[in-house]
Amino acid sequence: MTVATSIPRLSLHDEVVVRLRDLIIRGELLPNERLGERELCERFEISRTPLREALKVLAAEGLVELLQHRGARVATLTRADVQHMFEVMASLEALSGELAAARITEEQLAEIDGLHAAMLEAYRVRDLPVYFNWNQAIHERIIIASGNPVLREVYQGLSARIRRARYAANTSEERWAAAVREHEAVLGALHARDAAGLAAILRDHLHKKCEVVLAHLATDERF
Amino acid sequence: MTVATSIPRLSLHDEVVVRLRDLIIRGELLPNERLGERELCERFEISRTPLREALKVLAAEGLVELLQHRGARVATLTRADVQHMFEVMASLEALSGELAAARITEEQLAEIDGLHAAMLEAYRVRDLPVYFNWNQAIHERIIIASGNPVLREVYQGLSARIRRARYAANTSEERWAAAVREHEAVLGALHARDAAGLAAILRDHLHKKCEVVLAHLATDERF
DNA sequence: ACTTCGCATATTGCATTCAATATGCGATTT
DNA sequence: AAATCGCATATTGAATGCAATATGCGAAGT
Repeated sequence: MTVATSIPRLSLHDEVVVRLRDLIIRGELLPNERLGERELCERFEISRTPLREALKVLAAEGLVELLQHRGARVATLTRADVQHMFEVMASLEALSGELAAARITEEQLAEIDGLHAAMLEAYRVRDLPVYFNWNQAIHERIIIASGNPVLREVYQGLSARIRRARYAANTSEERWAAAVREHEAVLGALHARDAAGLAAILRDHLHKKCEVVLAHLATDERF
Repeated sequence: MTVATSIPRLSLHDEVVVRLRDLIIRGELLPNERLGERELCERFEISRTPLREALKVLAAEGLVELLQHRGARVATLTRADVQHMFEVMASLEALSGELAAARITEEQLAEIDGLHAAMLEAYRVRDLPVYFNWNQAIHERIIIASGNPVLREVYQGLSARIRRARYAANTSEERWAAAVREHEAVLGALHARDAAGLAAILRDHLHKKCEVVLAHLATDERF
């Protein structure tokens, strides 16, 4: 028997997919930024083959755009894209709420309560980046509690593509307060196992978020 | 000015993605079937590089599974997978119905009427493959009429992965008749621009379809 | 006879090489 | 002087070659 000192590590191209996706989601690679193969190969210290495979995957996920003989760029979002993605995500969130309210376990509920408390603390000290992360964590836990991995997968895919836009629009103090109140309602509905109520709250939550993001975006600017 | 004798044809890997996806969706490559690189390279008369890029993309789409050093296989679906995918698709269909009822144009409505008539004719002569195709075409038109390309994209992705299972379960004469009646209701709600009604009908339609597919599937068989 | 170990083979993962296309600069022409 | 054409260069697309890992068969041992 072999002792797996380093559990069968990801293949290089998978590794690169993860690292590149992270760079894009975290905003270190900006929208519309050119992704030269040479440059990225040096950065990751790999050859072009696994890099190119990774770029194809990220293109399939919608995070990068590939242009014939002109390389890859970080994908940008138009206003319409943002609207369409929120429209779909609102439905998916509603579904996740409906399912989670019915299926969530006490352990999962307790964990979310903990995350919520942490988020409130971040709000109290007005630490937006930390607040944002707890916020995302809560929504992810609700999706997990829905017990539907396909739902999670699809939601995460859209969420990753739009994350920058969501974060960038987190500005208004009063909207922030409203979002916190909405989160209180989410927790309430979860505890009450109110499927229909939670679905409605989450759907509404995302619709409002969409408006905020669009308002923050100049008419034909692209994210 | 150049006359595009052959419109800037797709790159090789994109071509291969399309052809391979088609082979899988149409069932010519069966679930769990091994996809040897050598074999596929000869089939498509290409080298391994674009083939491997294509396999990565299809794996990202969920149509194939990649195993470390053991090549690619056509992805299989468990009962749970089928349930989860239908759960998500039911929500997406409901959303598409809601939006389409509000946004559909007269032209689009007329086109769907035509497709519906063609589908009824296929039903009359009990031509299941043709019926199935018209059926899929109608749902696609409704999604298009929803005016949300992201919704379409996500739905198509799931639809492709589950298409084999849907088709394989198309057996019962009475269920077929019921499905036709449900489609009448869909058309009715569309003409009436009844957003909530159409959403409900489509959601229910998919829930029923899910039951049929699951019933058709032995306990731990995989698609 | 059955199980296990080890080697040969085949296949995949990655690097490198060759070919095709786009971009940018300079020369030439009007 | 401005615009256009053509060539040099750089970058991407595809193919081949080399290294690493898994699979399968056979031999040896219990």
